[in-house]
Amino acid sequence: MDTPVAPPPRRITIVDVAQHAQVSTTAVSKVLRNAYGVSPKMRDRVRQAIAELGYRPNAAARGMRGQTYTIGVMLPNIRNPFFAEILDGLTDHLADTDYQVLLGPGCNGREAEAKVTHAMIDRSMDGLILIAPISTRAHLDHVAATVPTVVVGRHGRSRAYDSVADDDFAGAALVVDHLADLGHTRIAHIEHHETDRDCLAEMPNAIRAAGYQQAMRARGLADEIDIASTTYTQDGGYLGAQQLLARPVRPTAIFAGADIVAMGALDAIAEAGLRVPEDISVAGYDNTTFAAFRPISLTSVDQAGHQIGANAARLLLDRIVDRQRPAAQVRLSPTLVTRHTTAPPPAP
Amino acid sequence: MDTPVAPPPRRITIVDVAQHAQVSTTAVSKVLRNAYGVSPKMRDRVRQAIAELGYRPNAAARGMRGQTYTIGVMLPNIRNPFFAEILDGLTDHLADTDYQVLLGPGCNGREAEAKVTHAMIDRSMDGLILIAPISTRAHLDHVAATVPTVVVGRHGRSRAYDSVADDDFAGAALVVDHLADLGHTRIAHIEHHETDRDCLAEMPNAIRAAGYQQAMRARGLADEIDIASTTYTQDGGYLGAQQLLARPVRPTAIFAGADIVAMGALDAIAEAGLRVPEDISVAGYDNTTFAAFRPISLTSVDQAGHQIGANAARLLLDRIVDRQRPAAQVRLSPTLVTRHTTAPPPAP
DNA sequence: AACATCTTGGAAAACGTTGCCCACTCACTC
DNA sequence: GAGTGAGTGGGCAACGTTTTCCAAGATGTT
Repeated sequence: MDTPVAPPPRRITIVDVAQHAQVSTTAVSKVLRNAYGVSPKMRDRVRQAIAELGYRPNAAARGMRGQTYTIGVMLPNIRNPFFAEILDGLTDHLADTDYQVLLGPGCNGREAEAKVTHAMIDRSMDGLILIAPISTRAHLDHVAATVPTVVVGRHGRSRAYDSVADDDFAGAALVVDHLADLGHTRIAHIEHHETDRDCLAEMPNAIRAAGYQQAMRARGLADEIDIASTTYTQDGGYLGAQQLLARPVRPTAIFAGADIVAMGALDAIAEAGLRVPEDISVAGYDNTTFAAFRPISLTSVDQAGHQIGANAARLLLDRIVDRQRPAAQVRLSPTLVTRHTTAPPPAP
Repeated sequence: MDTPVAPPPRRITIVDVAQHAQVSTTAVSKVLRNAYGVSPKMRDRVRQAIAELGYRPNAAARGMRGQTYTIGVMLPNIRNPFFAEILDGLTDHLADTDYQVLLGPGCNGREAEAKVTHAMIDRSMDGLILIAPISTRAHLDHVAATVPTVVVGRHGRSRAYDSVADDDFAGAALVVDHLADLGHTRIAHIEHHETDRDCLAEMPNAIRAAGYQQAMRARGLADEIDIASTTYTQDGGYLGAQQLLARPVRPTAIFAGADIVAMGALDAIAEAGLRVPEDISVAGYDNTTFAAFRPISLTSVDQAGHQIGANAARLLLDRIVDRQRPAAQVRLSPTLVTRHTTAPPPAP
């Protein structure tokens, strides 16, 4: 009976490299970090030793003194494909650097968010990117005071962290204008009900709802403003649409605050025996992957997630270099992707 | 001009706790790790000091000597909602432990997988869960020799790592039997073409294709076996369906090896002017979130991702405790979810 | 030739935690 | 009363890097 697993061989350390290259560990460290004060000859020698031994720096040990070359990304919901776009933008932008991105999953709710952010700080990460956090401002400021931080998808400016977001106000107007141009007047909206006063003005859902109202007024449709307050979930869309369809005068178009909400709305509409888009138009927000699937073909607002991610990465790298730099806010303009769930309203 | 950011206060360390509690750092460390040799009195005193100071252990420093309490999960494609199910199973199972899950994103291709696995090893993670890796067996064995590892969604047994997978062979049979029961005989399959001989027998896609053929033979439909070899992508589904629809005798049902493949197939079918399921039935695999959306309503094989994740977590924790334990293989049975894309074939 | 400055390389001290080992106390036994 | 052994608590040396110095040599300047 031999043991099935061989004892793992001791890992190559910087000392091994230094011995092999006949130099000091300081010299090796300098080469690793591209630090000042190494001759080209020395650099080559060390590089070769590193390659020959297959040396890889121990990140934990690095973290004790310097950087860990790790960037933590907090993702509230791994299922939303829009977040995947952001992540692609991030990783593309960081691919050529020495930084490694690690994701903290399953952050639904404030407690979970706090757990993940703390875990990332405990692991001495060099920077954090928080995507659509719902934590309090106080918590965000506290995190940002501890480690360089970029907040994505949340409005409101802080002196402690940079932020990148889509212009949700303009995005909502894109939808309203598109529907109004098609001839709709009874355009309703399903929003995510914001319970927390603290976040009220900062969350995208609130901004979208405000943008919807403002755009309706701008089109002279102030009297037609009609909002169902539920949640940004499939269920929320289902319930919201049910509410709206029960109105004395039914809306001819529904602007769902998110694509997943639109999916629920489509359910309720089909159950009510109505056709999309002949009887009623539906538009979403996020332009998630499934919105493009042919059987769905959902008109939606595209947030240029890739660019959002790239900007977040850029800002974070900047801030890691200079923590005193004044905070920046980046707003990106969304675009409308029209597909087959929106059409002129039915003749009266 | 005041500086906008206050200098981050020095972090509380184990030394601070020890001083505050009037004990040694060793004692604090023992309490932290629930190690043997601390009296209840001592434990309470230390716990209180920890709470009063808001101390949190530095994971990097821990990694130098002991564990990092971090588990790395490699996810090849964050967009596949099936992986999200696995992740939920994982995190649920690990929620009550001290372990934190961190995800390595963007691992499409062998190089990227190697980069991520190395990055996780460099960060002294206590264990790794690799989901549907496409790396060579040699690489997997090497990783598993270095750190406790569980491989998910890949068949083939190793002595170095545990594995958890769906029984893809049985899953394929579920689809074939369902379609055959409906009266179909010309049941075609779109597979992911396996280029790598090394992985041929281990990858789910290959097993599904084999299962399809075996099930067809079992139903006496050996002569009707018809496979389009493309890739597990939307494009692959589109191209595969185009090939199949161009056959002299058209199939009446298409078993797509993955839901996303089915999406592409639906595109091609609609373009050919055919209706689903009246003219042709379509089934997928994975039961991804969008399969359930009403406009899609795709018949699909459900893999019990939650259980897969929970099992992977359990096996990993076991292995962290005992690295010499013989490797285990877990196979879970899939189930079929019938929806509206499958129906009896059209009358001849 | 004397002096200042820059460049290059290394020695040694952190960083925060854990693991090993030893010392002490206290009860119990011979 | 000496010996035994379990139960507690602490001292100290790792762990693998980076950082801060300092020294020696090379180069330039008067």
